Amino acid sequence: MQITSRFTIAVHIITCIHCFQDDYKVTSNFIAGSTGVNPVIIRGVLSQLKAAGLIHVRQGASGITLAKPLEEITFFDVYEAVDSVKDEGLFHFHENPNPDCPVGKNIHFALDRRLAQVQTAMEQELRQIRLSDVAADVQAKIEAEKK
Amino acid sequence: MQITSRFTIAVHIITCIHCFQDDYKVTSNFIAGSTGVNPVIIRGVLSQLKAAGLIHVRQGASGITLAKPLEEITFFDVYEAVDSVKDEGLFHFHENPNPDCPVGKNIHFALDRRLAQVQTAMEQELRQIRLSDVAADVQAKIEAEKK
DNA sequence: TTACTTGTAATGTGTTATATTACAACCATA
DNA sequence: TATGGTTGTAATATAACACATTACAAGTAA
Repeated sequence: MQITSRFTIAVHIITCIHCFQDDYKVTSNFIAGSTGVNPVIIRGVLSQLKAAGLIHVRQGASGITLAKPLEEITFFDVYEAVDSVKDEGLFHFHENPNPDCPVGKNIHFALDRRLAQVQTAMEQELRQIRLSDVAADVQAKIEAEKK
Repeated sequence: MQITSRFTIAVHIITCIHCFQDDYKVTSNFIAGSTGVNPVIIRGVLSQLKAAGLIHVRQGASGITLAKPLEEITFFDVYEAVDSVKDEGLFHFHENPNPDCPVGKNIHFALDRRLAQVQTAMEQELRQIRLSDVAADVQAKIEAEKK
């Protein structure tokens, strides 16, 4: 089971805003064109990124902009904004272990801590990666192709 | 989006086999009772665990047993056996970034490496945890309750 | 006022996880 | 060897979910 494409879409969106906000009016349709994703989906992700304080969007007014410098946005910020499993946890536990079985009764106790440990390791790695890293790579590639 | 319950089911199964293989004939129905999961699903997971060389199952013959000491089975072994994203990767990438857009054209190049890095961090943590750790906790709880 | 944009509800479609029924293949033992 | 129990698996149902799409209200800027 994979992590939703909303995450890569969101990273793509932020990179787009960064690269184009000075030269174009960045709109949901513009982004839909770059990502190949339906504009309504894009607007949904934009709302989540806005709620997380990462971008500025205003109803009616075109021109989406960044709310923070790229160096201050990590993969974790984006992940948390669009694909968070805060309520549920990364791992889906089978719902009905048998409380009358010694193993079924105690399996949650034995597992929960360790599942959380794995989730934390993943989230820590997400925190290491900044959106500025991604944008730098994209722009380096663009420059390289100009020649 | 979460990791399938097949993973926690599989860990539960292995713990069950370990705890009960000396005293009971462990069957798919027995495990279904402990996990609260349908026997057919259990048999599917059992097949995957068998294919991964973690357990012994023989058609017709009851009595499922472990193929390795618990100390030599990690969360990663189980994860790989039942819920692997080997072909796809942990992150689902949006399918149609626009090759005519400078960002759309290069977003894969800029992201793939980092997504793999996050996936690797998670898998490394899975490798740190042994099934014997889980079984020890379960059995300690059982002992504690006897008193 | 007009043209454009965001926000969002409603609906459709395809995919996937799990449950369930049914049955063939197989094994162990009386 | 006949029988009862077990695994393997196909077929089907159901629910949840991701994403696409249409439609339109609400808002903005010229």
